[in-house]
Amino acid sequence: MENTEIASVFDEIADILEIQGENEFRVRSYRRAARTIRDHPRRMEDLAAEGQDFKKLPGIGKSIADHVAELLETGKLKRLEEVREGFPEHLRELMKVPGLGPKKVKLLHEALGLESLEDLEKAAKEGRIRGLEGMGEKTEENILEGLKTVASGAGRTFLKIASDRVESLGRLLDGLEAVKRWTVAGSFRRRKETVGDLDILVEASDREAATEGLLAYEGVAEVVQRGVEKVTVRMNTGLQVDFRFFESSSFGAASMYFTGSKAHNIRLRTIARDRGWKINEYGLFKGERLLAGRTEEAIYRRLGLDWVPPELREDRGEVEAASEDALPDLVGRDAIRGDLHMHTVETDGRNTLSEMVEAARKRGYDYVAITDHSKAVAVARGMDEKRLQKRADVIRDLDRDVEDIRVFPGVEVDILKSGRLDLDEDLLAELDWVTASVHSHFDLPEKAMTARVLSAIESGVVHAISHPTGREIGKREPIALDLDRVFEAAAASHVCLEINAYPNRLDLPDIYCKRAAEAGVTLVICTDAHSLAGLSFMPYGVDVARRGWLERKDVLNTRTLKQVEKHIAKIGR
DNA sequence: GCCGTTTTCGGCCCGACTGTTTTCAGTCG
Repeated sequence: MENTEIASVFDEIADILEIQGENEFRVRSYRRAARTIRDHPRRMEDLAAEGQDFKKLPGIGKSIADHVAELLETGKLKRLEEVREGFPEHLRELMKVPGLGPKKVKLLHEALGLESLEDLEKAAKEGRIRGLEGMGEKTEENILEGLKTVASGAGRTFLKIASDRVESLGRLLDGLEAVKRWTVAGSFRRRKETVGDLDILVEASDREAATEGLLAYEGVAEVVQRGVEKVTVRMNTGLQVDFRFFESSSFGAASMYFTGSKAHNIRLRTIARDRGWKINEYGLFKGERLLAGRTEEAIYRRLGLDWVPPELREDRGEVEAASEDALPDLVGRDAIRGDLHMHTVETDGRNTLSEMVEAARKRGYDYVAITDHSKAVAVARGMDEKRLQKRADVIRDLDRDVEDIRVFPGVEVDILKSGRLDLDEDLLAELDWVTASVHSHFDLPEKAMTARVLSAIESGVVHAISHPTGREIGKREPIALDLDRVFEAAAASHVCLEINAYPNRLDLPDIYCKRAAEAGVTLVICTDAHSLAGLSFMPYGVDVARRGWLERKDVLNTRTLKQVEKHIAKIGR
């Protein structure tokens, strides 16, 4: 059983208990445990096999540890069946409607017998909700609006899409006279792979004028709320944007507070509370007295912590590290010296070899690898041996002609269902950079899939494994892999694992990066560009690496050409 | 339900906005 499945069981229990009005702290415990398990880089199943104690995990005590064990052993959980008893199957879904929380859902269920989103819509349209305590006409309208939001599937937005929006909003904000300073906080600043909304902090000389300016932005579809401190709008894309106003004396506190994550903030507040202080979005306070607030650094310092890079603020050990002066020196965007995975018109790329190389050279890269597809990827017109050989010669010729950049002849070779590579290994051995990928038979069971990938790693002709889990965010689940064995084998064979920077892949995902590096794996961040524009995805790959605690030394393509060639030379039969 | 370098019991993060009230509960982040 996968961690996500276990986590969703606890989330369901939390939802049901919450609607039933159970003790909120108990509810919170289930949610915390769900999060711990969902974010854990190793499977509970594997920890159990090693005899590890779940109770050592944060937020997991005797009761939930027993639940996890029961789920792993039987695939079921009595506790879940108990709480489900007599509870309408779809009632939880009502909580997805913005504005509806557990209390209102409970009331709607008890007073009107609602059990599903369909029931809710009908009741709202028929005006049956307005009579209930604390609910009026406006509530009904909001519910109908909220139902549209739910139906539109306006879930999370890819970081890349959000970045484009921020860029556009930034131009507006920069042009508003009433805006003195602005910054984006939230999961966007933490560089999460997807964001739920945008949190933009604004220091304004005139809030009213600034608000008027913001609301004139062409992308605004709806003003959700408008107050003195906060303005919330929904964009025509469905993305929600919160603008919050702050004075410069509390701007640091605000950026800290709204960057989160929630779990990180709770840790900080707990530290403050233990010292008899209070921390909120306006600052760190001792009674009424402001101890710090203007900058994040000052607040962390007063709490006895080093400043924590936003990407690490997930309560995954960064608070402890910050208190021991042990935070990693994260790899920077400007540390990248080359890109080792890209396509050209030879297969499914949109630009020619020379166009891609020239664009890479302009980016200041010292080296690139050209890695078009192998024949198994028929839709991409993948290359057979003959074409690849010719192609490699063309690339070598270009490499001789072009200055300031080394061009490695390479290939993205498919790992076939059997684990064999899609091209002759003698030919592959002649190439400078071979990255191997799973592009088919995504549903093999774990044992077979792991053997398949291990076979590629141990082939002696492969330098890297591309997009190791194969997941596509919100679309395709990761393949079933024993990642620990993959890490171990990759480390032993000096085979790199890729962090694919494609905005909907971002694979290897952040939670596994740290563990891979600890296992001795060298990672390589690549764009998998299929066009000139695709080369610009690199920063999103670096974001993943940073969220995965990686330092410069952990990433191959931060190294000099010489060092990379030395690493490449380690692969060979 | 979890947690503990004052605690095995009694806490558990904090504030803004909305819609309903007429002083506040619910929701959200």
